[in-house]
Amino acid sequence: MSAKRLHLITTAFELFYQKGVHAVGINEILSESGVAKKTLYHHFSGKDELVLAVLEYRDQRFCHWLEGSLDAAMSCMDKIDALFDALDDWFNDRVDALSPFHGCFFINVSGEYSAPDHPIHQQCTQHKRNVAMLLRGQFEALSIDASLGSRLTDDLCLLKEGAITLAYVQGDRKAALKAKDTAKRLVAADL
Amino acid sequence: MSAKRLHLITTAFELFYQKGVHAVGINEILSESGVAKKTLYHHFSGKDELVLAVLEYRDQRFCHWLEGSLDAAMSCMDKIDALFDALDDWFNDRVDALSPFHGCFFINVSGEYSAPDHPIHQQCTQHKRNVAMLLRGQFEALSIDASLGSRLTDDLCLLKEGAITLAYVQGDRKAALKAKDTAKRLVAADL
DNA sequence: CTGAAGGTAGACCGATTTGTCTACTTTTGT
DNA sequence: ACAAAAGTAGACAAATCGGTCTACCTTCAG
Repeated sequence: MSAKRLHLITTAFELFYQKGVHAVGINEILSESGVAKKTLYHHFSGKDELVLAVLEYRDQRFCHWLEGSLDAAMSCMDKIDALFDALDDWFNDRVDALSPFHGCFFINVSGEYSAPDHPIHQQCTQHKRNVAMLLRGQFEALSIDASLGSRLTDDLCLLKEGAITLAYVQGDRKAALKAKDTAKRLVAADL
Repeated sequence: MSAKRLHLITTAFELFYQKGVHAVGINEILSESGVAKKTLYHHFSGKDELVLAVLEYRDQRFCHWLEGSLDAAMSCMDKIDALFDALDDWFNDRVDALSPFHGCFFINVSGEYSAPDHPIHQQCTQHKRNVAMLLRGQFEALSIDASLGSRLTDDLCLLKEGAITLAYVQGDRKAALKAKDTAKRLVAADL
């Protein structure tokens, strides 16, 4: 991966995440990154391809961070604690690797590309699937009953998405901790 | 309210909801609605003010529909059923008053105006507060214990936002029914 | 040494952006 | 009846949009 290419992606991500994809022009990305226009169009066929590359970059960063936050937890309850504590860190800008919180990048981008068959929307869908699979894998590693692991994953995904929206749209910085409480009451019945 | 003004708002809403705010130009709204440009700028000082009016319009429509969906339910469990059945109708385009489902308009718009102090973002925040208050009022009308009603409202809002995101970004049309199941397991412990 | 690949600066293109303006017509309340 | 308000069509402006292109420079492997 060329250094310029990566620099374009990281610069574009910061701008897209802060202002939205359609609100950021190619020229703004270029002047901010100091890269020449020809170079951008050398690496990407157009803006859409750049957006796709940015989504992939964010997906990898996010999943890597999340996995690192969950790996140490060795019980079901510990995983739940770790998940919502990680979200709490994210919402309150205590995670350097994720940039200041402006909601979920993939939810935001989806809102600008609503057609479900658009490649950009599909890449957002894929990210959510990746996160769900990551969570599912965490429970599998604990040798938890498969059907319980599935239900747990579904429930936690639901609560996670809810917490993200409350944190971002409502501006509720404690959303992750509230969701943790809800999750614990929920699994208390299950376990 | 002038007929032209209302026509501009409804046309703008459909376009914004489908394509996103920044992706829709003033000219597109004008040609789609058949209204003259001077008329638009007679009613609104600029695009932002139109966006605010559209948000207000959608908030009223949405809350009116939701309230109508919940009023008949006369028990706590019935309210929960009614809420997620209503969401299921929305996600699967069985609600004429709401236009075909493209996620939550307020979440989508928030993604394009991330600064929390921007009037447009604040209006999105206000909508979420309105919905929460509406739900809270539904439980108050049942003379349910205040602290229980509060917790129930918080939990349901969390699950509702999660369901909306799963339905939209993941394309999971059954998200509302899954969330209903989760909600029932959650309150089974509480009640 | 040489040539290909990657990069630079920026002029340029047509289309589109929000917003202003003139000149005129229709609607409406008193 | 009449004046004010609301509406019309559309030219126009300055800025910006995504994208193309020329001409040149730098880096580095064979």
